[in-house]
Parts: sequence; structure tokens; C-alpha cells
Amino acid sequence: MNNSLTYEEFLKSLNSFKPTVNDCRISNSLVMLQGKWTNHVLFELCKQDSIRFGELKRALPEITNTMLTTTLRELESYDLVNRIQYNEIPPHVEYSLTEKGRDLIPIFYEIYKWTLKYGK
Amino acid sequence: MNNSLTYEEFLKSLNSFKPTVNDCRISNSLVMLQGKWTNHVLFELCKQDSIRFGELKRALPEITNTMLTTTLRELESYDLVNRIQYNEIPPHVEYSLTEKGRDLIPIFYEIYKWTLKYGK
DNA sequence: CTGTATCCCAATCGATACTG
DNA sequence: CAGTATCGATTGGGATACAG
Repeated sequence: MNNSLTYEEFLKSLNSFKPTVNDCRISNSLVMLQGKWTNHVLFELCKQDSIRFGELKRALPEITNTMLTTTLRELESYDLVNRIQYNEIPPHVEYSLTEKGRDLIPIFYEIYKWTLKYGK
Repeated sequence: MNNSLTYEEFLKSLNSFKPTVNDCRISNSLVMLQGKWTNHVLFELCKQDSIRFGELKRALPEITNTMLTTTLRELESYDLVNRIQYNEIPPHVEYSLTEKGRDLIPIFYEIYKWTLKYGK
């Protein structure tokens, strides 16, 4: 059932993918990456096993508290990111990629290669 | 210069990628796919060598004229799509992927595999 | 057939101030 | 430390009508 096509098979069967929007699960996946900050945050999370809210904020100096929180909550809702809260003094929170999130890395790798070829 | 890293090398060097937004060329690439209709249109264009405006419209019944035009113009501006106009009676226009656009297909393939594993 | 022009609405983004 | 609340600004998307 879950046998994936090889790249060659994928190319040949492209036109058998349903054209209508609702049936296009591939495009639906991209919706998860559509937020302005989504991929920046995901990419930071790729870099280390876990990272704190404040570290993320320093890594992305242009993001606001509101947007960082909103983005992280969205990624949690997609089950791409884990949030672990430590109720110590001072309290802190660690964010990390789930397995589902880490499995996005091969996509980033293809984007990396494309960018190397065409990026400005 | 343009030697790309292997996937293993890519993984190891992830944390050497610059964290700041402006330096993150990978994330900049994703901006091109951020429009609500962008990836749907690109995906339709992957399926055949060239396609007419009206065919695209029928393939994506929920898109409006305005958004289809806007999206195509945006893709043209990124040099992902060619537009060829035939001044016959009746006039028609053919859209096709550029080489740069076709080189996005490996990215779609990775998204396809990810979707197969995790898509709802 | 392949678009534009116009107008409106909704969602997103951001700045600032404040809190458990 | 890691957020939330509020409000205003900006952007993007959509409906409709019309044009080359």
C-alpha cells in the first residue's frame, strides 16, 4: 500500500495525479510550509536536537514574540514539533522536531541543491 | 564552487548555515512556493509539456481568473514558467515550465514521499 | 480566448504593553 | 523565561464586471 514510486515511476505517473485541489495531497503538504516564518523556524530546529524559546528568538532576530509563538503552535498542531515545559525556577521550554518533522529534512536537502543551482 | 554536499555532509553541516533570515537562501527559495495557488499551478504544469490558460482553469476549478493570472505572472517573474502567445483567431496562450521550473520536480518527489508516509 | 480593473473582505503581521 | 492581549496596519484573496 505505502510503496512509494521510484523517481522514474513518479515522473511517468505525474499526470495521473488528481487535478482538483482537494485531492492533491502533495499540495496540501505544502500548506504546512506556507507561513512567513514556518520554514525559518523549522530550519533552525533542524540544526540541533532541541532549542529554547529565547534561543530561537535570538537566531531569528526579526521575528516578534507573537509570530514565534503562533508559528510554534501551528507546527505543534501539525505534529512537526514537540514542546516540553520544565517547571523549574526559572521555568523554561524546549522545542524539538518530531520524527515527522525530521523527515522533512530530505525535502530541505532538495531545496538546498536547487538553491545552489539557481539561488541568486 | 557549485559542488553540492552529499546528504550526509548536508546533515553534518546544517548548523553552519547562517541563522539570520536574510542569509538563509534556502528559506528564500520557499518564498516562491508560498502563494496559495502557486504549487497547485506548478504541479499542473509538471504534468504536461505545455498547457493553455483555459485548461489550467478547468484543472483548478476553484481558482479565479484573477488569481490564476496573478500566480502565473509571479511564476514568470521567478523564471519558472514560459508564456507563449499565439496571435491567431481565436488567440491562445501556452504555458510551460522553464528548465529552472522543471528542476523543482525532485523537490515535489520528496514531498510526495513524505506525504505518502504522513499525509492524512 | 485570455485576460484587467475595481472594490471589498478576511487573514496575517507587527508593535507595544503586560503576566504566570 | 516564555509567553498573552490588544489593537492597528498591511497584505492577499475573491467576486464581479468588463476588454483586447
